[in-house]
Amino acid sequence: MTKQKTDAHRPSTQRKIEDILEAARSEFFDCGFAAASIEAIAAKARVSKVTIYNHYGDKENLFGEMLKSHVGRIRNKFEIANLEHNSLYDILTAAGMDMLDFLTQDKMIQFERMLGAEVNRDPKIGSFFLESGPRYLLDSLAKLLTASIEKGEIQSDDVRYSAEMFPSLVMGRLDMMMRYGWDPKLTAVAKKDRVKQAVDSWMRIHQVS
Amino acid sequence: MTKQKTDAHRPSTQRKIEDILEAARSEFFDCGFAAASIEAIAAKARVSKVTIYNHYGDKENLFGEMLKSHVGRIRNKFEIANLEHNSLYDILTAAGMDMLDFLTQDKMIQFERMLGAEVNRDPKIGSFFLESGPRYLLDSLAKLLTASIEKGEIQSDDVRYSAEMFPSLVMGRLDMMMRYGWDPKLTAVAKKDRVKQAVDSWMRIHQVS
DNA sequence: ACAAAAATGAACGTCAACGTTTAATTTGAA
DNA sequence: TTCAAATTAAACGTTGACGTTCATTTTTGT
Repeated sequence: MTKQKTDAHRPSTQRKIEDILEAARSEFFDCGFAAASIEAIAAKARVSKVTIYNHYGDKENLFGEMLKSHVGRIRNKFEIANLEHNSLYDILTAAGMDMLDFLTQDKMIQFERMLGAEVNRDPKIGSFFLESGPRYLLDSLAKLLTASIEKGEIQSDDVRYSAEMFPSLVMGRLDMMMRYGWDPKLTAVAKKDRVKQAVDSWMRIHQVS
Repeated sequence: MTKQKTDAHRPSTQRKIEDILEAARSEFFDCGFAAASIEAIAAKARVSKVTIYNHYGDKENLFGEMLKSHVGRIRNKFEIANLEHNSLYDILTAAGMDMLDFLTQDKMIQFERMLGAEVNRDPKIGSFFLESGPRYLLDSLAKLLTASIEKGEIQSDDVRYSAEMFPSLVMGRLDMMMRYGWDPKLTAVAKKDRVKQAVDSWMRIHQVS
């Protein structure tokens, strides 16, 4: 009755597993969970449907594994430097650019379009993403801000809110508008301007008075 | 071949039409377009499936009509007062409270969860919503700010960006976190605090120096 | 009360997708 | 080269949903 453990040592198997995940990503992002078809994924990965079922069991599990592998990459994107070697201003500017670049990618917009819808089906999916992505970033940022406050560089009544404010200023309603199809046509210059605006505003709000 | 125009003058017909739209809203919000079932909608509205097909033709059209009626209500929610009788600070505070209340409703969160996913299926859905909702609000706000700048009360290099910044400060990443299942447990006091924080910050950024 | 319009339930055909089975083929480590 | 493990194509049973048809019943204006 139970499934045999597959032997994943073969190179072709390894490659197929990656192909399947990438095909699943593309199909799920395009169609959402319900409308995505396993057969289409198999075709995209140039793999037999049975191979997918052997590796991933069923549609739900395939979706979960796809999500896990995708979110893993997000998490590694945001490492916030420390204050030893850089000014707060420079750290925020660099982090803001990374954030803007990353979150305005087509792939990322598509990802958020799809993910929201799946939260109804399985709420755990949502908190899993929150923990591995935005929360992780917010915690790092809050730590950094606390250090900076102790050094007397800035002031804040509410570190948590101050940390949340930073991404808010950088992204604004941009991600929402893009999720609904708006194309902001962001050039490199426009991005730099936006981040500078955000950092300047944030610093102005938190300057020591 | 063509469908007979139905006689919508009957009271029961009128009521059924509303029931169907409400049931459709609930079902589409819960499941998304693909996974929603006409039969379930019929059951929820306590109406025969045939009645739905008589009034709305097919699933796509039903979805469109449901959307139209829902977005209509959103648009009416946001009216921004003028500067004649109120201070900018008070107008922003009132508008901020309205915004926060409206956008953190369960129904609204659910709406955004679902709508994003459907933009892939039909991009027009997205811009239709943008025009009737957020754009409308941003335009009103920009007009208000322009008037206030001319009176010398505030300063801004970029009115558009300043207008966008206000909802960003009020909502922050709140809507995103809620979309992924986080419950902020917002009390009335917490809401007022948040709005005050946002308005104060916004005014500080735009104060005449 | 009557007749036309509307709504109903039940059954139907069609289709697409899930997930399984099987027999034949390919792959790759020893 | 050999042989077990992995992969494949093809067919299958099943389920659920769209959208239709039709005979019957309910609603409602006059």
